[in-house]
Amino acid sequence: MERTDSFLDALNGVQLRAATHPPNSTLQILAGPGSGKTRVLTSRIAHLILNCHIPPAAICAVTFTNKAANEMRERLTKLLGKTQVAQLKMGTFHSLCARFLRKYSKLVDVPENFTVCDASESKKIVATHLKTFEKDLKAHNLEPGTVTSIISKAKAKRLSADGYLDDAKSKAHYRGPTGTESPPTPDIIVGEVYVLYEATLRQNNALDFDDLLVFGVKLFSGHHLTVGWCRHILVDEFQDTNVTQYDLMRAIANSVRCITIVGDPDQSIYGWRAAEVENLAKMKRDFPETVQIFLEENYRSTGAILEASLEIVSQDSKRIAKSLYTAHPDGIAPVLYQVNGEQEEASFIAIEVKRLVAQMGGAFKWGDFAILLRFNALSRTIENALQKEGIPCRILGGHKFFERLEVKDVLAYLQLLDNPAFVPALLRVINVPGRGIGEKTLADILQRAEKAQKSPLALLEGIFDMRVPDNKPSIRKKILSFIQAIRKLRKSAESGTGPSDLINELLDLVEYQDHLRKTQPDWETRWENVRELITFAKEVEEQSVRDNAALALNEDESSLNIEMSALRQFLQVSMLSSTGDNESEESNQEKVTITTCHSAKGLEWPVVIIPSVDATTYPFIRSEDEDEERRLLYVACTRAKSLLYLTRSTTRRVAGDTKSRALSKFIQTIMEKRAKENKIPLFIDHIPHLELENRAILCKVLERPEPDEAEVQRMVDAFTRQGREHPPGIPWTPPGQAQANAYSNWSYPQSFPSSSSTGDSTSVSYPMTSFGRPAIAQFGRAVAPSPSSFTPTAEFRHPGQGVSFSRPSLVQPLPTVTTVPALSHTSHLALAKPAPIVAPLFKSPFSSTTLRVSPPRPIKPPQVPARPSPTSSLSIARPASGSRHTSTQSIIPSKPRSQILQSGGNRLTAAIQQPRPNPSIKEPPVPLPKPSSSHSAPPAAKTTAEVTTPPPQNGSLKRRLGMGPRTAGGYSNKKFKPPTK
DNA sequence: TCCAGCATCATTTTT
DNA sequence: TGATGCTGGA
Ligand SMILES: Nc1ncnc2c1ncn2[C@@H]1O[C@H](COP(=O)(O)OP(=O)(O)OP(=O)(O)O)[C@@H](O)[C@H]1O
Repeated sequence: MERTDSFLDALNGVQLRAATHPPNSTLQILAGPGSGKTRVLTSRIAHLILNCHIPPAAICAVTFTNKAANEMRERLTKLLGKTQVAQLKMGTFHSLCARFLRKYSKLVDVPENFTVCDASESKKIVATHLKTFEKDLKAHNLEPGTVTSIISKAKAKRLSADGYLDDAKSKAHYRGPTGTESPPTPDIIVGEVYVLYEATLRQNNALDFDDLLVFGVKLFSGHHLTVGWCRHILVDEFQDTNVTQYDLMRAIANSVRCITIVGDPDQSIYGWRAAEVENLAKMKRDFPETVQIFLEENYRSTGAILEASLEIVSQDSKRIAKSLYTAHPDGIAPVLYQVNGEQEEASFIAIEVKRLVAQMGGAFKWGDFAILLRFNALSRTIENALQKEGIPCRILGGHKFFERLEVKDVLAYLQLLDNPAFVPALLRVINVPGRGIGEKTLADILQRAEKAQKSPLALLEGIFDMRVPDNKPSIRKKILSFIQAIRKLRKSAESGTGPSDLINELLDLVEYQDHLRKTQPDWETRWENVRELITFAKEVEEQSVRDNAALALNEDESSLNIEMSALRQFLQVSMLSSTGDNESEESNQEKVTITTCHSAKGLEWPVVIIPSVDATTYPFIRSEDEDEERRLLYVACTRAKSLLYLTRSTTRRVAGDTKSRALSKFIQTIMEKRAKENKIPLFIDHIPHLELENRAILCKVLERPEPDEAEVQRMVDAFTRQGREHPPGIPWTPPGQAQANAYSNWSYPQSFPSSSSTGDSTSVSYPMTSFGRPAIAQFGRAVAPSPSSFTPTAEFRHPGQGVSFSRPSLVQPLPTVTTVPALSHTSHLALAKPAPIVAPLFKSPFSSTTLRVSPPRPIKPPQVPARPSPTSSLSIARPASGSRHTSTQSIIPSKPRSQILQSGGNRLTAAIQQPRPNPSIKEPPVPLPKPSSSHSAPPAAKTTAEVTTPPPQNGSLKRRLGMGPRTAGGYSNKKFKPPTK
């Protein structure tokens, strides 16, 4: 390291060491979620360039998604400036390969105008070939989707079609007697289809997603000159790379052997796609000089969120224990909110989001919330609920927009211009708009083309030119307009017309709008999608002009600034990008994000909500790898900075009647474990109160200014006026206990009191706050409990299991009334003992030969000074998981009650452990802030309008997301037909 | 060739 | 519940 720059100042000791590790080496940075891996990677790139004077063009940075690449590019631009950043070889493995393959296509025998074949086209090709094996198929139940994914996995492992087939055959031989005519094994069929599929792709001059990598390896390992530029390669999310990607990395780093990877085995969630965590070990074997650095301080989440997350992932028996801790306060306990009914679950989410925004008095915006789903289809009810509450949302990830029928139609025309051999495109558009060409005619054409060894399009052009005889029922008349259109467009494209203008021309030529109007009931929306595609095309054109401008100054041999037609560039980007890749638009910051757990990887939000945490979803019922599912939930939970909610419905509706559904075992297990150990539950079962002190903590963790009290009041008033009530929550109870009676026997003092003793779990007869929840003290978790405050004495018999438990006798006697303001370090400083700083365990989690870097400095001053009190006095360092003696603190707030009540506005008292609620507390002693008289008679309409007005989702959003009124996941609704064709 | 209507099935994750 | 696939008639 030659000098320290400001961007290095933002790193802690270990991070700094990782970022400035000597460039001529191989380095693994292994660390848990939120430990700053991405930040380190970014800083390291800047360091390599600014301090080690490695030219940016000599650096290859690989990210997992385009979105991640864009974000990194943005951050680096601030440090390095546009010109430097533009020279970096940065992107996903796929996009990098695609760019290099364009440049060096000839070296690997690929025509430079190859088309990237998307997944659905791949599947169609596979399906066609599968049909050949129909007879055998019945026995084996092989579906196109399955076969496609097998082929994809084979490619990810660099197993060629011939190799696969040979393997399958030799295995079959092994099993069956030789020479007999035994039916082919499923493996052999897959192998045969694989061979045919490959042949088809080559014939069509197409590469599928996996081919980009396979051919990339071929290119880089066979032609060293193509990677001569590389002086350092950095790979993010390394735990989710597959064999082919590993080989790519090695090939690119071939001569220099300078590699930096970052990853976290606990976050490997793409095993289903043939990702290999093993690559970590493999790299150590291949590069024995590899140094490992571990980051163990989490900067993202509160202690409570981190603890619950670690508890989840620790259930994996094969996992190597690791240390991860945070200096943040414990904060508010994660919430497990269970309701009866999926609609109710969705509406709970919507209402709670609204409540939080109101109670935080503007410190939270819609953009601070993320709803993370196991699969896209779950978004439906939630979107509806959000819409009903007037909450704007956006759906992130996926390829939905480009899967729309109308978008695919247009793209197919363009693909055909660029690559006339690409049959899938021809098949899609030859009868769009309807030209009376059906299956029969088409089959005929294909067959003739096959015989003539020509592409079908070439054949059609031959017929058009009357160089080739027409068919019996003339096709020439039918294809007349089609060929004319294609030729016209081709001419335009050749003369340099950009994609957006080409699309416009195309729309005119084939009267596409008319076609939509005639064939689609929702043609208007679809037409808007087409317009949106034009906008997208324009953006791509402009972007590439900018890129070229930035690169023009520094022309070098290795530049990826290759001459690629704008059309080709546009098509490539369309195939490789997904929604929200480069959306830094302001408007999207103001929307609740809905996305899958998978696409949430690497991202973070102040508030994360994970719906459907039930037994059929986590682990997903059809998944093969339970541990991976658990990790997925872990990844999802660790996206949260300050608040985490898990929700689920106790029932689901299946074909009319309702069936009950259990809680996810990942959660059930740890809840039971905690109950047995008599520790504070990791999840609370009611909504947290956000009075003054909790707000302060949230703001501190998020490094935001605290909201103005008057504003809080105003927003809460407005919310209250809407009268939105949360659907009643069903408390979690240990097994063997009747739900409703749970708390008459089971006494977690901090638990939500039983709803009633009647046994009817749905009738909540508790004093309700305006928020529809009983007023309950939020138990503090912030103060590191000093072991001495924990006095395990009282024996407690668990009625369901007849097991004895020792229960901490915290607040005697039970039933208890507790008055504890939630988790404020600041308020407790006077009372709480200085928290013991527990050094993290420094067992090497990964390998004994590992270089271990000294324990992290636990404290870093916040970048935005939030409060005068230094973080140090607030921080707790503690070992990551378990082992913490928990006890509800018996600390009584130091402030007089009235003061607290005034300041927070919420009632802080009353957690009652009685079979029946005490009538005397039916009315909360201190009501929630009501529309106070001082504010009374405001232009109510206005205020309410501000919060309630459901800004009707505008078309643009829907379009971008590829949704109509209905949504992602599956195009429901008669109006929205799937883009099938 | 196209479309309406009926039967069936079953809810994954993505570059 | 809602989407997808198949069939038979125009
Ligand atoms: N030294 C630091 N000081 C303050 N904040 C930090 C520091 N390092 C990282 N952070 C913050 O912590 C958060 C997580 O960082 P980052 O996304 O880089 O972590 P990560 O290890 O990549 O996480 P994940 O594995 O979950 O993707 C970010 O908000 C980042 O700004």
